[in-house]
Amino acid sequence: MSSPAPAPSTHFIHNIILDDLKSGRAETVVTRFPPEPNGYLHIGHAKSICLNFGIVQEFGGKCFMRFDDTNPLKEDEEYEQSILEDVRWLGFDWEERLTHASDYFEQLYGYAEELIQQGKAYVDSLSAEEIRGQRGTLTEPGEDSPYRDRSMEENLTLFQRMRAGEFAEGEQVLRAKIEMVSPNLNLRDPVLYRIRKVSHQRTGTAWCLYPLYDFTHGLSDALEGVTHSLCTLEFEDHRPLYNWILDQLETPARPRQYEFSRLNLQHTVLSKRKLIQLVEEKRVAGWDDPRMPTISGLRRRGYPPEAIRRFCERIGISKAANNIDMGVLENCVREDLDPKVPRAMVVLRPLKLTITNWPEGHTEELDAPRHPKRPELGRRTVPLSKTVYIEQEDFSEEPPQGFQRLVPGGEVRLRNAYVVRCDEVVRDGSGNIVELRGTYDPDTAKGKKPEGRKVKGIIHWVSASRALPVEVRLYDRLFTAPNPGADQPEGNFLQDLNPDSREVLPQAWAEAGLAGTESGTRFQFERLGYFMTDPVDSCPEHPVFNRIVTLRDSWGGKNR
RNA sequence: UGGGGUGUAGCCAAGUGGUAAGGCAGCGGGUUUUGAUCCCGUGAUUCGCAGGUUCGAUCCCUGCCACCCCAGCCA
Repeated sequence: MSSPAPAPSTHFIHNIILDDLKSGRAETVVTRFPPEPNGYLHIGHAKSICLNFGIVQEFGGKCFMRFDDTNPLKEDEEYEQSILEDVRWLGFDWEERLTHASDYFEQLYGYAEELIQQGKAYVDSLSAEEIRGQRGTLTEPGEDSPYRDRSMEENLTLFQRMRAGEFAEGEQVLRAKIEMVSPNLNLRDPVLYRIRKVSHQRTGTAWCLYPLYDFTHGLSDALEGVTHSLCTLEFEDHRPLYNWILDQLETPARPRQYEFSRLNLQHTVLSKRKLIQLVEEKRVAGWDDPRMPTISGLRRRGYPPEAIRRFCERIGISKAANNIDMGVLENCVREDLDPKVPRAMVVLRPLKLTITNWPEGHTEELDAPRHPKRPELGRRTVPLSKTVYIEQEDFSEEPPQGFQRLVPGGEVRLRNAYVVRCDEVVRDGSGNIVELRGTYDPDTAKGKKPEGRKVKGIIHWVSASRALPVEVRLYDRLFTAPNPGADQPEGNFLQDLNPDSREVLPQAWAEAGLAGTESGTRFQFERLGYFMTDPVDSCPEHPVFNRIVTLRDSWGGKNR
């Protein structure tokens, strides 16, 4: 059902796992994909999903699908469903391993008490501002809180009272007791717990204090038996804290964190903040707008999951900053779809061509393959009659050098049909070309070459009498600049929005056989690109096609 | 000017004290009823820069440069 899987790459994380397995440091591989349920997944997440789930498939291990839901203020149940749908759609299965950090709140609380008992954590009664004021800066050390040396008993009592709801939000926090002078800011007595008197999407009102990421993550990993905790580079600074916490506590397993660089894709944006801005300011039609780099956007556009996996394989895993060309992703789509999808002829911008020597009222049913290289995909018939639509851009009165299409007096083959010659250009009162009139060579059926002439060009067409009206939506990159905002005042990425990223053609003409196309069906419209019926707006009675990607075009003279 | 990272071809990315994989793009050619696909060929005297060690350095050492991340009771 899917194209041959690309060879798994041997990046540094792969090698680490291989070594750990070989040396016996780990018996199996256990990973996790840990999104916060506060937004939609995008192609950058796909890189992490493919890494975490993929590496485990290779070594026969397990991957947990774990929601990092420690901040009830920002998170919402509705995001969980979309995230699960996206991961599933990408082709991965967490089986029974769907977990939440909130599943461990009770155990986490216990670990926190343990830390207090060891004198490694204390309750701080400073305000958030005061704590910030004492944290120091990148170049100056921080100072100790006046509450840093409270007794273990007092800390324990205070922490228990925090849990009991005796304090207001922000009144107390639990902090790790590490060192305020560390050059690593994450080690300057980081906050472990804060009070939030809000209901949590899963635990309801059971808690009024919630653990922070640094305290939660490593312990959740340990509780799940995660062996390799893979995250992006910005957490590298957190690794000493990750290790510190696990070093203090007795846990069922000892996971290790490894970091890799996040994906950057040219001509789009992948930061949550910017994506939200696009949606909220209605620069796009929503999270699943086909121009969005979100999984839901790509899915709606028509990208197959196999193509996204292929892409993730192709770009590799490393620690170097990267800036990948959209063309790499697009090419993965072409590679995946080319051998799979049936061909069809659709004319986007019609120009009428009347075949003067064609018998009036006659229609011929031409036989054509659904796929040029895969006969097992079957055949189709395409009707041809006296008037056909051809693509406006396939005709030129003043052709540029190398133009291989129709010109006045010139010949071209109608794909799957006959060779035609253009005899006459018909104009309206304002001089616009409204019709072409020409003749066909009856002796050129089934690919037969015309006598003594070379016809290089082949163009697609649709018989006017049986043409099916369809809506076609052409999508292009969302931003004109490779790094949106990079060259704009204040980095305003919206300035680089591509005004032509979406073009709707309410009435294009498709070959008759496309009538009744079900939602979610993909085709290659010959010479134009890959298309899929829009999952939301298309129906068999009124097909709406999204352009997934154009065909490669080695002829420079065309718009894409 | 603290700490943590990264720098190998246009874009990704392996690699090792022994003379620079692979992919994508590009370019040239072939096949072709899609200017598609497919096939063949093609690029680094050089691995951010400068020194040093060595018979030999992209790899080890020293210094420098550039870029990214960190001062949430976000993740």
